[in-house]
This record gives sequence, C-alpha cells and structure tokens, in this order.
Amino acid sequence: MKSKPTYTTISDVAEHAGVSIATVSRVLNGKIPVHADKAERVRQAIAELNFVPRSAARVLASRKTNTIGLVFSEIRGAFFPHLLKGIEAQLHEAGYELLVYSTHSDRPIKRKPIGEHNTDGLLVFTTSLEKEEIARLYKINFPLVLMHETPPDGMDIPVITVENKDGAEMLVSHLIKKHGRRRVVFLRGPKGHEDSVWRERGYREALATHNIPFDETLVSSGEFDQETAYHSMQKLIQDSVDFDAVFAGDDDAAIGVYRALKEAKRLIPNDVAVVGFDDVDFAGYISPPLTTIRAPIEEVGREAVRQLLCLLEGEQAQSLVLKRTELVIRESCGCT
Amino acid sequence: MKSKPTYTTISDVAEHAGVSIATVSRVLNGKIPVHADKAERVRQAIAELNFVPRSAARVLASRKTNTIGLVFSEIRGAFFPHLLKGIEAQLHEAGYELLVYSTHSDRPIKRKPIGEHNTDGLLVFTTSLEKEEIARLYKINFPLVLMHETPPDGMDIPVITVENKDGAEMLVSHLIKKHGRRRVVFLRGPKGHEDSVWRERGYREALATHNIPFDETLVSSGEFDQETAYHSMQKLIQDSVDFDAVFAGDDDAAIGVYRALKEAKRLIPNDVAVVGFDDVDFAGYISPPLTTIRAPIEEVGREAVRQLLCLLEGEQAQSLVLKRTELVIRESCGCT
DNA sequence: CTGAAAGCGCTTACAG
DNA sequence: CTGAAAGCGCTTACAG
Repeated sequence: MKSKPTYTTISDVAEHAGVSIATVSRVLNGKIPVHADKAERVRQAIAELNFVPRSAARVLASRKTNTIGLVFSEIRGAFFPHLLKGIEAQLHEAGYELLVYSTHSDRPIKRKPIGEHNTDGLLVFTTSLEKEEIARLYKINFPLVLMHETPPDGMDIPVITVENKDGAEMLVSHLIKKHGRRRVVFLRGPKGHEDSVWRERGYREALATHNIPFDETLVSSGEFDQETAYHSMQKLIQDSVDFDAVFAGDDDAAIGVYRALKEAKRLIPNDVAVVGFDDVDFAGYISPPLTTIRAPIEEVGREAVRQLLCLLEGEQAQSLVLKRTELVIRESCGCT
Repeated sequence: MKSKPTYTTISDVAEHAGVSIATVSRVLNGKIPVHADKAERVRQAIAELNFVPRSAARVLASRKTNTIGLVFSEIRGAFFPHLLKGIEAQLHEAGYELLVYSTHSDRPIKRKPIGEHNTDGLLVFTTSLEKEEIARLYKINFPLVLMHETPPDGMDIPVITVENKDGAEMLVSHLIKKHGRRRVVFLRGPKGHEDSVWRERGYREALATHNIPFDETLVSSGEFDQETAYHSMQKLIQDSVDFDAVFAGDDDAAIGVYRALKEAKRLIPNDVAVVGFDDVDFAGYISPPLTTIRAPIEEVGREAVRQLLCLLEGEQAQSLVLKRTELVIRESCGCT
C-alpha cells in the first residue's frame, strides 16, 4: 500500500517567502495590492514548492464553490457531446469548474449528489431533476438555469431551448407543400419531454395550415430512440396504416424508421419520405441523407452558462432564450 | 438583485435535535453507533431543516475530496458519450463525484484547474495531460489512471485501452484474405495518439503476414477526423496513387473517406473497400454499412474507474487492462 | 501595503 | 454511546 500523498500548504509558502499567510493569499487572489518584491518572493516560493491551494479550504473560507453543476438524465443521443462542449468551454472561460451528475431512476441515492452544498448554481437538462427539488432550490434562491424545459408554474427560472415548434412546422410543411405528402406519421418523444410536445404542436399546426385533419392513428411513440422507433414503425406497417411520410421526432429515431422501412421494402423517399430533428453528425451520411432540422445545441450550452453567470453575479437573466432552428434539406424528404 | 441564499448548518441541526454537533456528524456518516432515539431525533431535524452538509467543510475536515477528475483534450468523436457514461455510472455507484475538465491548447490557464487540490484521483484520456504534469502527480503519489495511453517510462500507472493492434490486424487481414485487396491505404490518427500507433502496427503486421511490402505512399493522415480524411483521400486520388482499399483509422475518418470516394465516382466496396474502427452508433447506418472494429469504450470507462478505486483504497491495481476488440463485418469491405 | 486573528462548517481523536 | 475541543487550509474584515 502506497503512502497517502502529502501537500504543501499556504503556511509553507508563507514561511518560505518570509511573509504572512494573508499576504500569500493576497497574491494568490490578486485583488488586493501587494508590494512588488514581496509578491515576487511569494510567487517564487509557490513555484518552488509546487503549491496549489486546496479548493475545499478556499470554498469554505470564501463561501463560494466556484463550480457549477450539470444535471442530466441520460447521456444518450448523438447531440450530447455538443451540449457538453458548449457548457464546458464557456464555463472554464469564466473560471468555473464543472461537476457532472446524471440522474438514473434505477440508482438508489444515499446522499444528495449535487446542489447547494457543492455548487454555486445548476444547469438542468430536460426533466432530469424532479419538480420538488427544483422548487426547493428556487425557494432558497439558488441559481438555476433549465435547458429544454420550462419551469414549474410561478417560478421565474431562465430556460434555454430551441425553436422546436417552428422547426417541426417547417419540416412538415415542406413534406406537404413540396412533396405532396398528406399522411404524415409523427413519432413522439419520451413522455413529459417538452421538446416532443412542441414538435407535436408544430406538426399539428402544419397540418392545420394545409387543411389536413389530424389523425390520431398516425401518431405513435418513438421515444427519440432507435429501437422504439423501429418497433413503432413495424407495428404501423403490420396494422396496414396508410402513410406516405414520417416525422421521426429526432434523428436517432429516424435511424430506426429507416431500418423498419427498408425491411418492409418501402423505398425512402419514393414510398415514404422521412425527416428527423437535430442534425446530428451522421445525418448527412446515412442513406438516403436525412432531411432534418439543425438545432444549435452547442450554443444552447453556452447560452445556458451565460445566463447562469448573470444569476451568479446578481444580474438579471433572460427568462427565455429561444435558439433559432434551421431546415436542412437533404434527400430523405424527396429532394435531390 | 436577489439575496444570496443562506443555508442551515450542522449546528442548527444539533440545536434542533438537542444533541452535540459531533453526534449529528456521526449519524450523518453512520460509521460510529448512536443511540436509536437520538439518531431518530437527528434524522428528523435534518429532514425538517432540509439540511445538506457542505462538501467543502467535509472535504477540509476529512482530507478526502470524494471526487475524481476526468481530463480529456477534446469532446470529439462519436464514442465520447459512451466513455462518459461508463465512467459516470461506475463512479456514482461508488459514491464519488465527477469533475470534468477539457484541456484546450488555445485556452490560457490561470490556475491549475484539476489535480490534487480538488480531486482524490484523476482519469486521463489519451494525451490530454502533459508528461510533466503526469510525472509531477506520480511523484507525489497521486492516484492516476490513464486511458488509451501508456505512461511515461519508469512510471507504474495503470492504463486501460483496447486491443488496437489486434483489431487493425483483423481488419486488414480480412481485406487481404477475403477480398484480395493488396493496396490498402492507412490513414493515421493525430500525432502522438497511441491508438493510431498500435493500429498502424496491426496494419503493418497484416501486410507482413501476407507478404505485401509496406508502401509509404499508401499512408496518409486522417487525424480521426472527417475533414482531414476527406482531404487526404482527395489528394491520394489527385496524385493517382493506386489503391483498392482504405483503413480509415477510425469511423469518423471513414465518413470523410466515403465522401471523397463518392465524389470521385469510386464505388464502395467494388472499386475501393473501406473499413473504420470504433463501431460508433451510425456505423451500421451509413451507406454502404461500415465494416469496422467494435471497441468496448463504455467498458473502458468503467474499468478505469475500477482501477482508480483500487488505488484510492490502497489496493494493488492492474498495470494494464486490454479490452478485447471484435470484427464487425458489414458491407463496406465487400461482404454482403 | 501587511499581519494577527477570527471564522468558514465540518470530522475526529480524546476523555469520559 | 457522547460531548468539548482541536484542527482541516484557506479568506477577510480589522487595526495599523
């Protein structure tokens, strides 16, 4: 068994430099002026002793953790790396650390893993945190920013999301107007997932605009997931439901749709047009290339951090930031 | 401007329950026995006051941060979510927190962001941490586990990686034996990236086994990146280099290879067979479906955590864990 | 500009 | 089983 590592502390540095620990602390933080030569001695001592201040001690003394937390329910979906990248970059730029926590319903929690005791604020993705916990944190005035999820009634918590409804509307209108499709299947996302709700609204609006009655039999569950989408499509085909297009809900689900359609020998896009949502990395490389909506997910991450930073500095944050989405036309809709 | 949140402390709980703070601490940690009725009173007080112990105070007092750090250089590549998922799951199971830090060369670092001052140990992916820093941490006996990168000479640091050489060898042998290819391009990964070195070794071994001389003109840079691979292939085609197969280095690069080949009207796999490495989510859905090597990347994450946990508990860790890779035959190699 | 000292909120021997 | 007290390693008024 190896020995526990030992570390140099601020006292060692102070002694080495012949100053008080208060002075060391001051050059560390650089807010309060220190005589140039003393500062230099301190800097040398720090370098020589390889001193790095313990975070816990700073946090405890300053009452600021300097870290923010990211809560999400599952790392799935090809868009996750982009979200994380945006958050990470913006956060470290501002000098904060990132604590990551993924909630799993199947995991027993002994101790609250993330919250006011170890972060200065929280970034919450979709439905990963229960309403009660959000309410509790809100009540104690804890800085919170939601992503892709509006806050519970009466709580003024900033939310960053994308133009889901507009995106879906563009997509389905394109299918109807450009390609004459009238029997468009919609695959819903996970229950309670707000992106899905808005996308469905966009879907319905597009239908309404073109005087196509909404048909419940064309709606099934996709869960933003390959497998589920695959099975739902299989079922629709087995049930001989009549359709000439599919809005898969997202790109991941579109993969499952492709598979079911190919197995059933239905040609994409000739027999059935297919569209997704997100424009993940592979969207342009599957066959046929997927027509979809580009959602600026990295930008959502950056913006969420910006708003949280406002809150942390006591400034006013925007209560809603809606990032614009963009129609990306490739071939699965029937265009060439 | 909102008021700063205020929190209840262990003293509040002690007072509320009519016990000492030491007793509260004991029921919190559950190691040392406490009288049932007192414990119950404490638990009630905790619940009523909604008390959560401040991490910083515990860390400072116990000299254990209970968090481990993940260092990586860039969140790129479709495999990243799988890595993170494995790490996250295994870590939280063990009651640790996860601090995430991505090193960017273009980002000026004021203060050391992650290390012995805020974590109990570090998980390092590929080349994200400089050798000097690794050496420094190693010297002070700080727990370290590397992923996809062997430690500097003379340092006994556990490393978890996958059978890169075997995988590459299987891939290229398959191309040669099953499909009679003899002019196989290899696209290298980023300089200094060990996965790439081993894959090249596997590539060369496969050639040697089949008495095909190594030809430097067939090797170019792919950087495990779509764009780079695309341009390298363009150049090879322009230079009229003769080849009948491409080992792209990884699946991301394979995407770029597909694009260049399609633009040049070379048929995959008839004119040119293409193979990747990783088996990322989309590998089976591009056209033609990509023959590749399945690397158990989530398992790499879990294993890295397991080894780090050993180190943290003063147990012996394995110095090398090599996860087995598996040939996934689809159609881009010429099989059907 | 600088130092002595209090204090941040816990844990952990120590004595009982 | 339990409490008083020291201590973890910093920051920050306070006085000078």
